[in-house]
Amino acid sequence: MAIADRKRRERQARMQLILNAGARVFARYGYHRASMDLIAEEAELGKATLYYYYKNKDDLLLGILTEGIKDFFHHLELSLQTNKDPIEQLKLTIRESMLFFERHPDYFKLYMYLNVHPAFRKKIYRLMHPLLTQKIGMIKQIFQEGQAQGRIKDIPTEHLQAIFGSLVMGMGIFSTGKMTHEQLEERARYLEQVFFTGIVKE
Amino acid sequence: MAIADRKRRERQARMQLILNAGARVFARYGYHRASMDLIAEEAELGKATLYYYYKNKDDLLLGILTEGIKDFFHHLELSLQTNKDPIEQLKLTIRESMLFFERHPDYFKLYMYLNVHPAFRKKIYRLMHPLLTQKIGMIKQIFQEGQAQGRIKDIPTEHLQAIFGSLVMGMGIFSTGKMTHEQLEERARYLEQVFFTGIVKE
Amino acid sequence: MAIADRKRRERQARMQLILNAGARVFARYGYHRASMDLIAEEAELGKATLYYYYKNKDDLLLGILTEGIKDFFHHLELSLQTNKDPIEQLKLTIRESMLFFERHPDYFKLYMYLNVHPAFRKKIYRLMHPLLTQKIGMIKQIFQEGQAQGRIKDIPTEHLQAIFGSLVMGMGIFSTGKMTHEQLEERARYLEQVFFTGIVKE
Amino acid sequence: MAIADRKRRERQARMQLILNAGARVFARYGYHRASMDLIAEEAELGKATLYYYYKNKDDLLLGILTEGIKDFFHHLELSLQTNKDPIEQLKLTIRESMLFFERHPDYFKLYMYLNVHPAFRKKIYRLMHPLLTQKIGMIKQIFQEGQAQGRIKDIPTEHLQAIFGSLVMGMGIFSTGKMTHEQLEERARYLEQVFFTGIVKE
DNA sequence: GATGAATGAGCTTTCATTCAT
DNA sequence: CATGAATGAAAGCTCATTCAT
Repeated sequence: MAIADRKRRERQARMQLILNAGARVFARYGYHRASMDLIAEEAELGKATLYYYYKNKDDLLLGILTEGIKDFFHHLELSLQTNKDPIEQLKLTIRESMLFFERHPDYFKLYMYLNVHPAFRKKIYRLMHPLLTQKIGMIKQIFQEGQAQGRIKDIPTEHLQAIFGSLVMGMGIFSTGKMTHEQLEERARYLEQVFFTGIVKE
Repeated sequence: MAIADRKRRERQARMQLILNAGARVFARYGYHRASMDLIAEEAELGKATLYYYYKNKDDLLLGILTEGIKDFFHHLELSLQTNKDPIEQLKLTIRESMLFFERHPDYFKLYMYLNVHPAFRKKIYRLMHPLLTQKIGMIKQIFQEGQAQGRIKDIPTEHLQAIFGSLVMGMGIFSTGKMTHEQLEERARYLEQVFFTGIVKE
Repeated sequence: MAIADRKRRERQARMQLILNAGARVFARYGYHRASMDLIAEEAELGKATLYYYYKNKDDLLLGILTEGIKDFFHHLELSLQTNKDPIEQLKLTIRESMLFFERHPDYFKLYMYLNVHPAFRKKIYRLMHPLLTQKIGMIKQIFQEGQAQGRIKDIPTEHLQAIFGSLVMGMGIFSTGKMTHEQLEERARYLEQVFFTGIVKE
Repeated sequence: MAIADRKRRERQARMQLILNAGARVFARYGYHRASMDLIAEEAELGKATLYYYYKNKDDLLLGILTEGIKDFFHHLELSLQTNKDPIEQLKLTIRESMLFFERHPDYFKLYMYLNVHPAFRKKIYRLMHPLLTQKIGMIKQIFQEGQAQGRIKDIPTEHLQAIFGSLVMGMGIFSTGKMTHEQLEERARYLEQVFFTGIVKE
């Protein structure tokens, strides 16, 4: 079955090629101005070829988004395995989030763009929430573990999560890709400091 | 000059009417699916009339956004005059932000939609940054005052502001308009607690 | 309200103009090869203008078909008022049908084309059957009247109608628009003869 | 030459397989929505394989139509050999036609679809008329024989044929495949009665 | 022989914008 | 002032056909 294998690999490679081209074009022009023509040109493929691999424009975009989310959680999970202390794990989560925004400033934009777009909200939630909720549960457990150890204040976890999420996602809004890695690291440190001990002296 | 005055007032009223109709339609359909036809219909005006008051679709949209920002800062300034303590003023800012999201869940969506949209970013910054920087400077002063009083940690203000901004804007991402006013208040209290004293015990 | 009246008349005229252009193009190229571009060109209008008056291609086609049916029954009803004898009325129906095929060889083609096209069948039936059944009932009454007078054989009316309909519609299949009016008249006479007294001697 | 024979038989079988799949898909979706992809899938063959056996889509369709016509005349000829009386032969023709519509409701649809389709008309006539005229001549002879025997009225045969054809084809228009065999038989009997002796009493 | 992959050409539809009245 | 009517330009998508393997 060597042939079938090669075929499958080639198919995967093509899809990845299209995904990357798509990501670039979507990021550059935004969803609506990113025409399939432009993506095809960027991928150096015929337009119809895109449709051979992806059912339609939305499908392609969802492929890109899913890919990004998977990438993020993949890195995060690897990272979380290096340290089991809940406080440290939250720091790692912040760090990984910001690194992700650095690596893929575009993915966040697209996610927001669509999350905000009424017509897509439903579709996105349907397709990505299964993925998200599973992973988010992971973070919930970290908070619970921290509270169980008596090291994190007894704030209801749904609020904790929403606040943590806002903070992390909120950073994405301002991530223009114009910061150096050092500036990012510095901001991440301050962010940790604020989140863990607040801004008020004493 | 009574006639000219009335004319101006009527013109203002018409523009406001269009602005409101536009806001509703943009929020309901997103920028691209919100056609000028739909907005005209919602405003109960002829389509060409929109063009009489606004140069083009983008111009109308920017009108809506500017209007929202103004509304926000108007409320915020009123609020900040009631208490001169910097910590309290930050709390008021958080409170007002969340109230704004409650009042206008749509404005935030639109802002994100466009902030994320490469083609608009420049235009938005050009038109709204004068407005924004002035007002944001106000918040910077609050942080500086707090640090001068020795009550806020000596975190560089640009980071403080970015973190504060992220937190506040981040809440907007999750403001679906589905929360009750009480839930919102509760979340705001926890948010203050976290921002001022952190999540870590002791 | 003279202005509103004129507007309405102009609108009607435009729609008629498009309808006629559409009918010509549909007839010349068939439904699928008749592109909206071609129709627009034939109507000497911008393509988007067609969409200003008709929701979509199907809508335009249905307009054409409905128009044809109405035209047919309009002539038929006028004709039937000239003679109340059932046998004569059937003859008039045959005559009018064939004249209709002569006047509009295209309408029949289109009707068949779509009637035969699975995707349209439902839509056509939904939109045109109300119109058709009402009119067909008229013909049923003629048969019943003829039977009541003891001049038409007691064949169940549903079969009578189906046979009569087949015969009439069947003529449409062969109406290529290549016959002269005289040939048509001649064929109509023979058709009546066959339908009323059969082909068998004695 | 056994090998060549087997090859030819296998080729025939493959072509038949494709023809059947095509007929099903064409009938289900109509000509234009019946894509080669769908037909290939229905035939459980690769799409390119279809092109190995048929030059193009039209060629395949003509294959299907020709096949149907052949099938019809094959049955008809067998039937006509059982009785040499012209009147009876006409009855047999009606009977066989209706049975054909019952067996292959799809073939008629396709035939009409294309007969009506200007682009195909020429091609169809060129390819199928040789077949048709030969067979239609057969029916002409029956009428002439009937007239020679003094049993059929002296209506010019071209009109007789057109009327007979209209009647028979017209039944096809209404053959939705929803009638039971019994209802069909009943209608056939009434049809004969009308065609031979008319609907008028006395 | 058989086929998956690729694509050019073409289609319907949408919509911001203009303009004559 | 107000607007209905008109449209150019562009987008998403489909599909018959070809070709390298």
